[in-house]
Amino acid sequence: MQAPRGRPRSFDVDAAIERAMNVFWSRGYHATALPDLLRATKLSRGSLYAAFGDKHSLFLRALDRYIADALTRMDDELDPRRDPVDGLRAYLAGYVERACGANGRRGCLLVATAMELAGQDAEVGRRFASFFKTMETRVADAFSRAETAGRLADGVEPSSAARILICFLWGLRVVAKTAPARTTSQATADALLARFIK
Amino acid sequence: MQAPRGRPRSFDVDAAIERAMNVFWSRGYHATALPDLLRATKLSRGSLYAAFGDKHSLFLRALDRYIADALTRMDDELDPRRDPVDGLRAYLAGYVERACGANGRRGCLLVATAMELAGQDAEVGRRFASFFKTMETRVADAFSRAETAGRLADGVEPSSAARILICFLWGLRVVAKTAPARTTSQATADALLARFIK
DNA sequence: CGATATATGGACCGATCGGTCTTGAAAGGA
DNA sequence: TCCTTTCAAGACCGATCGGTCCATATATCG
Repeated sequence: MQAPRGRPRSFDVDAAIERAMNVFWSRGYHATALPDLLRATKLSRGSLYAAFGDKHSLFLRALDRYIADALTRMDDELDPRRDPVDGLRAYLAGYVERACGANGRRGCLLVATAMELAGQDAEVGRRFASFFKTMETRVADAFSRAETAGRLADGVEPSSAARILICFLWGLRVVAKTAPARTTSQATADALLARFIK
Repeated sequence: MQAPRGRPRSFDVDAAIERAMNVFWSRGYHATALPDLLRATKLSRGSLYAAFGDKHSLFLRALDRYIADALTRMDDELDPRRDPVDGLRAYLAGYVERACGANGRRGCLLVATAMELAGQDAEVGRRFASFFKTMETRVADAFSRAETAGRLADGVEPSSAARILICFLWGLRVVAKTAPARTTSQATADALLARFIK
């Protein structure tokens, strides 16, 4: 792998994707126009199209970035080497943090994209389904470990509890659009977990 | 109130709103173009603008219709004269029905609109917040009645249970985009309710 | 120094956007 | 019959859409 011959790329591709991600995140796919992306990435039209192909491809890159960030957080919080209950608590706390006040108002790129495009756009649908499945197995694993540690309340089945928790978390992201108080969301999340953990 | 002088209106306004609602429901606000609405309502451009003003106004009428339908269902299922636990079960069953297979894929106009517009469009934000509040008080009422009937599990607080259930239900509408099996969604909903009811 | 490759900025493209307006037919009341 | 109103069909509007292209400057190579 030797250096290419001409002038080297002078902008940071990852940074551009992140800036684009923030625009899509705030406005949604259809409502984001090219000038918005150019302003945010500080790229010229030519450079953006040369680097990313078209709006849809750039969007997928941005979505993948968002998903990767979410997976990283999840793998950290639900790390098998951590105490599973602590992990679940940390996982919930992250969602609460993102689901109140201004953070909440901003919404969730994944939920917004799922509602806006998942039905019509196969690439998006595939990504959403895949992330959902990963999330389900990770949370179910955590509940399983909690069960073997004897921390689950009577009659709680790990995979069922995981499905419930996941629906709850997606729902938090929807409710977040009303910018609820942090204490309310936190108390609600705590109350739910308390029905599963002893 | 005497009859107007000219040719009477020859199309059904409510039916047109309903058809428009279905288009917005399937495609979202921004992705719905005028020709889509004209085809669905079978109206000419002139008639549509004369009757509804503009796209945004028509959208709000459609959204209001969607909300009214949801409120009607809710008032029926959570009717105070019904057994509260039966009511909650029926309420959940309705969501399960709408959150699986093709019904699920179609999504929820309210959730989609909240994610797409609630942050930027005050009219939409107001409607969403209002519906959310109504939903919360109605479900909390049902849990309260269940409590006085001695049907709540130990340590369950009605208003907290209501907030949990509502997040769960919004989340169901998101997860529904992966078109899950009906039995799965039903079992999950049953399992959640089982944590609250004895 | 050339050759090569990437950058910018903006002109330019056809298509489509939401919205207005005109025309002429049709359907009611006076 | 005449007046009024509504209808459908579609021409038309300026603005904006996503996307291409070009001229020019610049940076790094052999």
